[in-house]
Amino acid sequence: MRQTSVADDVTRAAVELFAAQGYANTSVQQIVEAAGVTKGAMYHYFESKDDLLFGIYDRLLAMQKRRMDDIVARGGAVDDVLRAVCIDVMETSIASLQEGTVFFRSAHMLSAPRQQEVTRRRREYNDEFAALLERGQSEGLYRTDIPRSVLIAHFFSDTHYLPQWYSPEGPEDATLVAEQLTDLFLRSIRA
Amino acid sequence: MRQTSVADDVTRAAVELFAAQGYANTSVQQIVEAAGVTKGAMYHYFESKDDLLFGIYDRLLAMQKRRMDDIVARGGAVDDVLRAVCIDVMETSIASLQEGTVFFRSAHMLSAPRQQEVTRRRREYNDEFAALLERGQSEGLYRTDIPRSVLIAHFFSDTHYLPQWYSPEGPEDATLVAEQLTDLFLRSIRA
DNA sequence: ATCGACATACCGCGCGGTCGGTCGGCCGCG
DNA sequence: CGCGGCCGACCGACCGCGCGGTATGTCGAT
Repeated sequence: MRQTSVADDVTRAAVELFAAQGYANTSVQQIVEAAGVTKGAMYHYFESKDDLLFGIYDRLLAMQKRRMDDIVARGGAVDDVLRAVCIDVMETSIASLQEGTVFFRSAHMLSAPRQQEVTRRRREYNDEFAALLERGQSEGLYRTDIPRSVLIAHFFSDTHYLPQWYSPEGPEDATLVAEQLTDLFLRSIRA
Repeated sequence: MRQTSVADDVTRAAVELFAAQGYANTSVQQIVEAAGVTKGAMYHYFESKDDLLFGIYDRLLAMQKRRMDDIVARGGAVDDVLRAVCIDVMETSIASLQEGTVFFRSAHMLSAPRQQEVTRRRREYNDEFAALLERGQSEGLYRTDIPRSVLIAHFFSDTHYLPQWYSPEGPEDATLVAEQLTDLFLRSIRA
């Protein structure tokens, strides 16, 4: 029993179609047909196609932020916290492959103000991660001979690339891959 | 003195515009205006907008393949060859930031047969890299406790992500960053 | 005379978005 | 309890625009 299944159904269909054929190649007509609703119903809940796309970004960003906040709030040794954060973001990236595909491919299709909003929230997320790294560096755990921005980019590159190669049907287990990628990252930044 | 500057001018303008606003958001009209030619001239050299996009892929793929072939052909110790390959692909990725942006963002806008062609050639490239890794593993240089496909994905993730964060106007030197990213990768895969 | 290299006006299509209308349920009132 | 009216949820035919692509013409070189 959903409150309004229409908005959810439409969003789900949109994620699938955007991931499969791209935002620009997907017509609103296709989306509403896939969701089993009409155009009128969709435009009752969303202001525009752009609005629909932004909703996908909003949900993903909110979830990731919340998860990182939770882990950091639990506290503990920097090394443990960082490891937990890395594994978690890898796992959730794997769990949201379609959303990830849309996220990294269609950002430039958003209206300018919404692009800025997305950028702003991604920067927040980035800064929280950077702070963690910095703490580790000041404790002498992580190397300082490479700019922190490069270390951060090196990490996020893996989460970005996941939708491009990881297949749920493939042989690799999600949790295992998350641990392996985290291990590769942490080993490379150790002092 | 170019043979036909028109095709080159159009391609250059297309790369810039596609990178800045995306393939779907860029009209043929915009491209020809930016290139200082007319639509008729463009359609004299290109069959379609899709053709134009594929040209970008074709050039980039051909260049990367050739460069890797050259380095591998020069021979030497596996470790040196792999390091040289990594640094070179990082450097050329930085030198082709705009092409890279288009490459990773607009693949799904190509017609189906051309997508397959791109996939095929990327796989060739991938396999050549994998062979190098495998040689290193059989010599005991690189770890084998993580699937090779994960190691490869971990490497290519950096080249994919570069257009998203690296700025030529930024403080980081291109060659230096290429070396740093290569160093991070090689350290993480060492046995 | 021929032909390649363009120029330009034009076309049809498919898109995102709209708008007048329908319908069911619920609330106040007598 | 019945009834009028109102409102939110939804329908679907329709619109205008901008797009990719084309057809016909021009012109200079060979």
